[in-house]
Amino acid sequence: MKRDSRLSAVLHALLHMAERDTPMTSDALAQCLGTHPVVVRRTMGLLREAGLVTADRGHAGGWRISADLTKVTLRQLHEALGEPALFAVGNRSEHPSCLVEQVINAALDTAFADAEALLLQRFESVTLAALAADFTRRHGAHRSRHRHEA
Amino acid sequence: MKRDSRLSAVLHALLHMAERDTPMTSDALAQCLGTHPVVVRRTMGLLREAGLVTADRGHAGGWRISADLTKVTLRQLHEALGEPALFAVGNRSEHPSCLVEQVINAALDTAFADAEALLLQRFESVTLAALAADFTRRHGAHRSRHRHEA
DNA sequence: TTTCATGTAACAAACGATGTTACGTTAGTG
DNA sequence: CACTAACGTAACATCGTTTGTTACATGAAA
Repeated sequence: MKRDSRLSAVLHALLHMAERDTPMTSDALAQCLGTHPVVVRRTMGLLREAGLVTADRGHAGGWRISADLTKVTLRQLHEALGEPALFAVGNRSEHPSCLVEQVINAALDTAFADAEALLLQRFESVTLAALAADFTRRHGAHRSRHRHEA
Repeated sequence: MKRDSRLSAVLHALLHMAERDTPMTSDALAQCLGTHPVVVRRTMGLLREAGLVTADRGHAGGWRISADLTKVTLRQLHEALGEPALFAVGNRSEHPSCLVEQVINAALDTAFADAEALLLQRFESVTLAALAADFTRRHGAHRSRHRHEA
C-alpha cells in the first residue's frame, strides 16, 4: 500500500527552514526533499493556509516559518494537511445494511478509534521545537566541530 | 488512500459461515460480500494456509471453518493475511542519509510503533466467538421472531 | 462422464499519490 | 519600464497497489 509521506516531508522541510534565518525557495526545498518544486508548493500551501508559514514572491522570496516552534505540534501539521486517513486497513463499507457487517464494523471501529486516539495524543505531545532540539542534541557536536574547522 | 478491506471481508465471510453448518461455496460468499468468487478464493486461501479453514472441491464442496472460534483472534486473521501495513502515513524513506530526516523518522516511528502495539493488542483480545456472540446478542431476538413467524 | 467446485496464473480496471508541464501573478532589480 | 525571480494553480502524466475478471487446470461426487 502506498503511504502518504507528506507529514514526514513537511517536517523535513520545516526543520531545514528552522536551521536558517533566510527564506527557502521551493526549488531549494525540493532539492532537500528529492522531489519537485510544484509538489513543495502544493504541500507547503496547506501549511500556509493554516497560518504556519508564509510565502513571499519575487526576489529574495521563499518560505518562512511564521509560527512559534514551541507551539506547533505534529498534530497541527496533520490537521493542516487535511487530516488524511491514518490507517491503511478498514471497513469494506461504512454503513452496511448487512447485520453481520455492522457487528464487524463496530468491533473494528472501536479498535481503530483507540489506536487513532493514542496516535493523535502522541502527535500532540511533539513540538517542532522539541524535534529541532533533538536534532541539535544528536548532531550539534558534529556541526560545531565543522564550524571550528571552517 | 485505498484501504485494505480484506480483514473486514474475511470476518464477514467467517461469521456468515459460523451461522451455518454446511460448507459455503466461493460463489455464495462472493454474493454475500459483493465481490468476485476468485477474490474470495484468493483471500480465503490465505486463511486455509494458516489452518483456519478448509476447502473441499466437487459436489457439496466449499469452505468450512476448521478452527475453534473461541481461539481465533483478529490478530491471527491479520497475520494470516500476511500482516499488511496498518498505517496509511509514514516516513518518506526508511533509512535516510539526511540527519534531519533521521530525527523525524525516529519521532514518527515511536509514535506509530506505540499505536500499532495498542491496535494489535486490541486485535488479540477479540475472538471470532465473541463477535458471533455479539451478533446473536444484538440481533438474536430479531431472528427468532422471524423464525416464529415462519 | 458430466457437473460442481476449488487453485492459480495472467490480464484488466480503478484509484490515489506523486511527478511534470504550462501558464498566470507578484515583487524586486537594473 | 523591461527583466528576472519567485510563488499559485490547473491540467495532465506516471507509477504502484488493490481489486475485479477471464481462462484454464485439477479434483471430487453424482
